[in-house]
Amino acid sequence: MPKFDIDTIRHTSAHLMAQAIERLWPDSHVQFGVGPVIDNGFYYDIDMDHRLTDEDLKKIEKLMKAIIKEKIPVERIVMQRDEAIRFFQDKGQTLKVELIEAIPEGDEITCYKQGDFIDLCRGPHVENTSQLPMSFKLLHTAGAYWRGDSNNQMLQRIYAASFADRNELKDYLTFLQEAKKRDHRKLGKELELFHFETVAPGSPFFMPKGATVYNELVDFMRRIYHRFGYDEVITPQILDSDLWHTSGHYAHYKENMYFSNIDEREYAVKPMNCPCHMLMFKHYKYSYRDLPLRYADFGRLHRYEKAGALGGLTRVRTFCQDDAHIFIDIDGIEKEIVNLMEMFFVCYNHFKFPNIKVNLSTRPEKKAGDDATWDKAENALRSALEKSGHDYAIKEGDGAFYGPKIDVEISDALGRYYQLGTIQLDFQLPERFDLKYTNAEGNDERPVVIHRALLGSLERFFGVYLEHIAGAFPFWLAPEQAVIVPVNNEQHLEYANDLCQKWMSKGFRIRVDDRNETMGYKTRQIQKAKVPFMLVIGDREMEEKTVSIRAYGERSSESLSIEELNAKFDELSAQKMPDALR
RNA sequence: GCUUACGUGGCUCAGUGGUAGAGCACUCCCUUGGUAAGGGAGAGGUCGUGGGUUCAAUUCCCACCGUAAGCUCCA
Repeated sequence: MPKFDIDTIRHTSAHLMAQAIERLWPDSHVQFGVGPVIDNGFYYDIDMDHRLTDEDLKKIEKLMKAIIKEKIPVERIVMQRDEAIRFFQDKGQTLKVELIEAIPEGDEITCYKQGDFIDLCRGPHVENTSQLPMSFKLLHTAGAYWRGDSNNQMLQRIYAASFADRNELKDYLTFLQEAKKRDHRKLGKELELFHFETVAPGSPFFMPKGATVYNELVDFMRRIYHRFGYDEVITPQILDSDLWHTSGHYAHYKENMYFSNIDEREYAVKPMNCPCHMLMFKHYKYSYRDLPLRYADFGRLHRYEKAGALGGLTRVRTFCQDDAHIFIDIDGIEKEIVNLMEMFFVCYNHFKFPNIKVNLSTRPEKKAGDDATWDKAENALRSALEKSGHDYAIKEGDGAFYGPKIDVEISDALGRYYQLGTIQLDFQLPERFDLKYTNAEGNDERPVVIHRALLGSLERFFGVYLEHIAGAFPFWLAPEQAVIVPVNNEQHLEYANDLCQKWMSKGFRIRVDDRNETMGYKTRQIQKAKVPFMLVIGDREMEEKTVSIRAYGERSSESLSIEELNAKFDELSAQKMPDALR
């Protein structure tokens, strides 16, 4: 039996699905768009009168398997352009006709035929449907614009998982389930971290436990800032529209901003901190000796995101970034980027993300500023990346119109990638705000601005990280670090409270569970809340001056003296500072 | 914004054209219990909102709001 690569299998499977759909709904004006191979499977875009339901997916799946058993040969057919257009036109496949018209003159046009089904396709395919494995599963339907253009009609898309064998499919489905269990929205509710209310779409309410973690994250960034020479500033929330005209946000970003009219002036809620920092830089006269000047800002931002774009903490309408703007002279960029890359790795390594990808995005076609400046900036970024010694990919033409950028992506415990951090060079804002500093010769010079964020938005990071750790926070971040359980409230409560007070006064987040419940019950509650430690105190512990400690996820407990436990807490608590900076 | 689906007590969910149920959580009582649910009782919902159809709607239809998946968007 010939071996086919997985893409070939997925590709033919997509045709198989189309064939099944055509057979099942012959009178539904079925026509097909594109049906490409994707990670873990394939999809096909379909236009038809019938609205596909989940039950339909099962029917299609069943028929697909039947067609595999029919052992239909798959033939490759070369057509002339006119012939192909006429053929698909006759079949009412106007979408395919559009695709053929888009094929460059002179390119060979091929179709693949399996029994009663013919599809325009570059191939390759398997030779017979019997060579396809049964290890696929139609996952869900979704809408998708024809050719990805929102002005076009919307097609029905079926997503399918497809693998070479049953085990791979099973692993993938397990992965999906695991990911579902870790969904930050689910964990957020279960662990009482945050939730949403309909009165404020896309705006999380962080409960005390969530707020504790949130604030610890901010403090963590502050500790890093302290070491890397940043100064934190606090800036207004609502500013006159004039400012947004100056910054260019009014022209480019108005649709995403919240406005209010008061005293016959138009104000906007800030969607970004940058303009405020530009004003701050402008407010005093700075010298080249003051550069680089680094303003950090945890200001709350509001952006109106389209309703359909919202999702959990990953896309919200109110959020805060670990935002900073660096004012620098163009020759200082390289050194600063090296510095920034170190900061990134210090930060991400601390959260134990297994992989970090770095992308350099260069000038786009539509850009502001002259080529000489772009050359200088891109070279500085490239050379800084070389110096910091990390692999990076180049995304040609993917930069912002105002400057090149570096994006940093991390993968989580399940191997999913997220873009968190970003470093963006900006030649535009200094122009617009007419920023100047005095150079060594005593002349005015235009600084360059670097926008940068490591975690990105705190909200998004919170969500991604929560899924990464499946809700089990490390000691330094945990909203509750330990819960003390007295075996008997009559005899052990007072001692438990004493210990608790001592640890609380050292700043630990610890409490005594003195509810009138059994130990089994409390153990279950504490484990479900993923509290790092449960401390049990009974006769034995009181007598021996020890504590019975059980770590989250452990099956058993161990006995530690109070001194040992103090040392353990201190050590774990020290992890709030990254190893590299300790 | 678009397509589809969903919206029932704090949470997870069942159910029905004749105005509702479970488990957990909550309150009280009993139980003072050595590491993942001790026992009992009780309170709590005009079934997202507004219209429509109907003798009657939480259930059917429409609109709106919200949520989810995907598309588009993310200067």
